[in-house]
Amino acid sequence: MTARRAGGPTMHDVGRLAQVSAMTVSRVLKNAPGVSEATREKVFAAVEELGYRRNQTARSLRLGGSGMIGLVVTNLANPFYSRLALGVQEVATEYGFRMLLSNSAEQADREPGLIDGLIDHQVEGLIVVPAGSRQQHLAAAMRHVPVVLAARPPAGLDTDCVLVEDFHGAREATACLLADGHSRIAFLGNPPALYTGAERLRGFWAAHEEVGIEPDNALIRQGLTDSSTAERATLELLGQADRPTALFCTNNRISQGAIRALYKSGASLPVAGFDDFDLSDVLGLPLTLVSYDADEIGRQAARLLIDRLEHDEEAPPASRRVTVPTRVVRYGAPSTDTDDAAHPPRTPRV
Amino acid sequence: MTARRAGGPTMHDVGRLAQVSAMTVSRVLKNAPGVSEATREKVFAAVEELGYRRNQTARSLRLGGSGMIGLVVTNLANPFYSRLALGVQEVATEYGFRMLLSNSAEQADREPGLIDGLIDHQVEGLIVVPAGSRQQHLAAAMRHVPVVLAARPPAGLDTDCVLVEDFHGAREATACLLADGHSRIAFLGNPPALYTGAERLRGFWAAHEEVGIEPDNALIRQGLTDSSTAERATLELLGQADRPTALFCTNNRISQGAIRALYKSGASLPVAGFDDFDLSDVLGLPLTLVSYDADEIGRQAARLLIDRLEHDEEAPPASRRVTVPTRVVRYGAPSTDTDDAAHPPRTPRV
DNA sequence: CTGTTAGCGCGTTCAA
DNA sequence: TTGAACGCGCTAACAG
Repeated sequence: MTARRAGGPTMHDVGRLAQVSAMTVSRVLKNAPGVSEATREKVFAAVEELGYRRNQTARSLRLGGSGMIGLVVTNLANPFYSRLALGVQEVATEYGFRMLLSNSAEQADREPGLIDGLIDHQVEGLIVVPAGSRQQHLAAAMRHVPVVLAARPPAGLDTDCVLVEDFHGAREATACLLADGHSRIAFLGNPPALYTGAERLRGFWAAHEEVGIEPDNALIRQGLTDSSTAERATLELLGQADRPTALFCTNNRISQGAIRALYKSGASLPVAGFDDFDLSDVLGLPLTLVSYDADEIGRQAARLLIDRLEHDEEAPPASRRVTVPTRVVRYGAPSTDTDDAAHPPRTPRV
Repeated sequence: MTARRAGGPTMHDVGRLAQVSAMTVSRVLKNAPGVSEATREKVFAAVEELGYRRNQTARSLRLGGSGMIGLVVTNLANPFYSRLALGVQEVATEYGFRMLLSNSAEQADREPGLIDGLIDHQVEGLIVVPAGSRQQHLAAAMRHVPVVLAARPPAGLDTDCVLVEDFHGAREATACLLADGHSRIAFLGNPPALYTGAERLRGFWAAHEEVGIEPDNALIRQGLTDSSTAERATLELLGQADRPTALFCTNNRISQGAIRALYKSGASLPVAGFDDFDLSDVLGLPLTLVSYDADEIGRQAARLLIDRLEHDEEAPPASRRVTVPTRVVRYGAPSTDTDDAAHPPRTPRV
């Protein structure tokens, strides 16, 4: 078994066994017209017997198209990105493409190398969630293949992208907290250099302005990168003299860090945040989450990319920007009759 | 921009610009000895100017090795598998391989097609989490490339695999509940046709036998496939006349479904289960989880596979079985306030 | 130190 | 209805 590399049967082998030329084998396998039924069957029999599989590499070389698209995400362990990847794969499969996946592990400096590698492997296009704010290497990649950005917009680049309603979602969720009577809402954000960080802060701010409140800068923490930094920041805020009465978190990991901090400190503030996550509905915390379909971001990105691939040489459409809608969902909502969560937050039991 | 397909510069183009032959370009790019420094520089300059990238497809064809390995998982949206994928990629990258990823979406009947596709793309080896119990197609795949199984053992196949301590972990977690005085523990399991399902039930049972208790068949539910079927099954159990005093769940999805059922029904039974998950530490429920490093499964699988690839033609080692250790972690226990349980255990290399 | 020849496995083009 | 020749881009083997 494991007839090794450099060993697999070729079309010639199949042809010899079926007593036809390799050319005929090729025709049979691609369902080309003009092959007699008799030879078809002989060929299929030979294919079966040898366990022959067409060599897609040779095919790609000849046809000039690898049938692969590349996806680069920053962190596959985050459900957001694994859903996105599934969305990409769903559409890719539908159009006969395979997905070559790379994970930058949040390290922006690894991204160029990953992209070069994908290009070397002849991906026909790329979908990238850029890890950093520098996108020079993406411009370089665009010399070779079309590139679609996901979750973050192009910076100084002319290309398609798929975004979520960052501003709108953040504004809406924040507005919910404000409507509940909170005026001291802490903001726990990822680095402002990231588009989503900046945009979600903008939404947070706008919601305040709309009700004539100025956010307190002492309650704003940016540059959080994961659950544990968010946890620490939350604990600090809770220890402050003039502590917040609610929290807004810009992504799922930050929300989870904040929730862990609340749990450990025994406090129970309402939390709003971007991204829904597993078990959000059973925490028994008043939660206001900006929910959206992460798969859909991947699907849309794949569609934009494949659209460019199919319209190939001709009339490249102007760069497009697609937005995936968000929706606010509330769990353990304070508005219900149940209990104390309705109004002023309780004092933490320490 | 986007110099399209069939358009990229070739080594001849680079050579022409640098006034050397394509062969010399090839040598420079592969760092072969015996090229004058002067020509090196000319070549690099030309490469730069043209934005040339070596065509890995042509290379693969010539060299007989695609530099890719294929990974097939059942559900990338499950953190267990995305971690596994990251582990595979980590090791693959280390050895200069890229990862072609397919998701069978739990549909066993799609798996053969996915595998064929990967083989067509000349992956040099496969890591598969088999979706079903039939593995005939895997035997077929092994005619072409080495195959390593992950999370589930081979059935009627002679090949490497990486498993977790399914039996041991389930037994240990169950023993914790029994030691706490529970004698009516419900079992919420995935389909027994799956290895993990059967093995974890075996562990559950063994723990009971060790303390001289016979599990009550009325408390055993198998064939649960996701969070919502688990939720329903749990609600049923809670509604029974002689209800359980604790629950054992065979994976993260099932645990989550059970927890949701408990939450909705207002009950608060201790839950034990396989797989740790996000926020398990802040649920305020007595939780006993079998934790392990999912990345490590991927890493080990990749190592086994690459080991076979490197020892290639020679002396194929007998099929190996590697086991990743588990560890029981407990949350929400009234006693402790420790916190270090946030991360899965690091496992020693085997 | 550098170039030429040949062929990896396949499919397009043209001829039979 | 079938086959032969040629080349996709690259590199091992052999010149020079």
